[in-house]
Amino acid sequence: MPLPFDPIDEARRNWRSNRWGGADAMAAATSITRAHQVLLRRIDAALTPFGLNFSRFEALALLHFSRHGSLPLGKIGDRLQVHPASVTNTIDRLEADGLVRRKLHPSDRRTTLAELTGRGRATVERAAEAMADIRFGLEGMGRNDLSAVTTALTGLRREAGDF
Amino acid sequence: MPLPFDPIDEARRNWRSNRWGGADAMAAATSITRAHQVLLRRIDAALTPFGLNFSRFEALALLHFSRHGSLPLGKIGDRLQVHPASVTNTIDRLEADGLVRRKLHPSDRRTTLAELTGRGRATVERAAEAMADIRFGLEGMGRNDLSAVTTALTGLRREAGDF
DNA sequence: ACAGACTACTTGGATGTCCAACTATTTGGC
DNA sequence: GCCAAATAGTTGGACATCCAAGTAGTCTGT
Repeated sequence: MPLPFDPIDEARRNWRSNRWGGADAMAAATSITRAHQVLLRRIDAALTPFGLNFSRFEALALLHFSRHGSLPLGKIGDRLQVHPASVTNTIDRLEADGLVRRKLHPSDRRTTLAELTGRGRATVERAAEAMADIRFGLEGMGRNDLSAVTTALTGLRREAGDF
Repeated sequence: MPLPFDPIDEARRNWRSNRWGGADAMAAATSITRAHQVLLRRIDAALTPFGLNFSRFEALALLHFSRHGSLPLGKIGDRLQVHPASVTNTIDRLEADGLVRRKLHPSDRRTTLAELTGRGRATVERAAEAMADIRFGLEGMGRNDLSAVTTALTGLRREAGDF
């Protein structure tokens, strides 16, 4: 049941008529929030057949890109910008499904490596195809909009200290 | 510790060199995900002093904009695009804090109204100021980037059936 | 060589979101 | 009128995320 009007536009009008500041930032923030919600739902739905969610897929893809198919858990957290506890949880799940195995780091015994298994590698490749098929949930957006979003958000990510 | 490179750019390169499709969509989706994460953290931090999080703030703002300061829970869920169970939870919390009260709908006894209390109204007004002060976590983005994002995501929201 | 600071990961607890199932009420068709 | 279908909200369970605290191992300065 679509609303008969754009709820974010409506919110911006209300915001302004209340003399509240930052209406444009509000609209952008709300748009991002909503876009994220739509995206995540579509992506997770496409990954369900593989027993994955977006986080687990991202971790597998990262391992796939790495030279030896293995990375320290901490490095995974850095790259994906998630809390160490979340990495533990993600890898637990992947390990339970046999897509990844934990290994000791050869020289630093504090460090745990996550290593892709054969099944993990096969799974991530099929899942990546599925992601491409649904264009990561962004099928409704044209090439220009895609790059506009990516570009416009780069400044935010840099300013947040990502890189 | 910022990374010495843009992780999303890096991911796009890896994606392409693996001949995986949809690299641009991947970059946009990942950017949105990360932006959402940054945003939510900043917004929630700014709302903590008021005992609010973003969801609760949005609900209060919606009530504030409504004619009588009250709305059926279902309507709140429609507007904020969240599951009915989440609305129940959000309103529970606001009610426990005395910012909102539940009322029976005058003519439909299935329906519950959430109504802003005096404290709720005062709180949302102060919180809105705080949100404006941090520009909804988007301080790093210029006016042009803000409107670029909002515009580029409008198509996605429409296509997702929002309006 | 060793104490203290730091790093890597895990665990337990709190929160928030969704889904499925349930209760209560209203609406529509016959 | 009445029964089936639809609607509104709540509850319990599954999951994901974070934080704070704990354990184990490494590094640094003297």
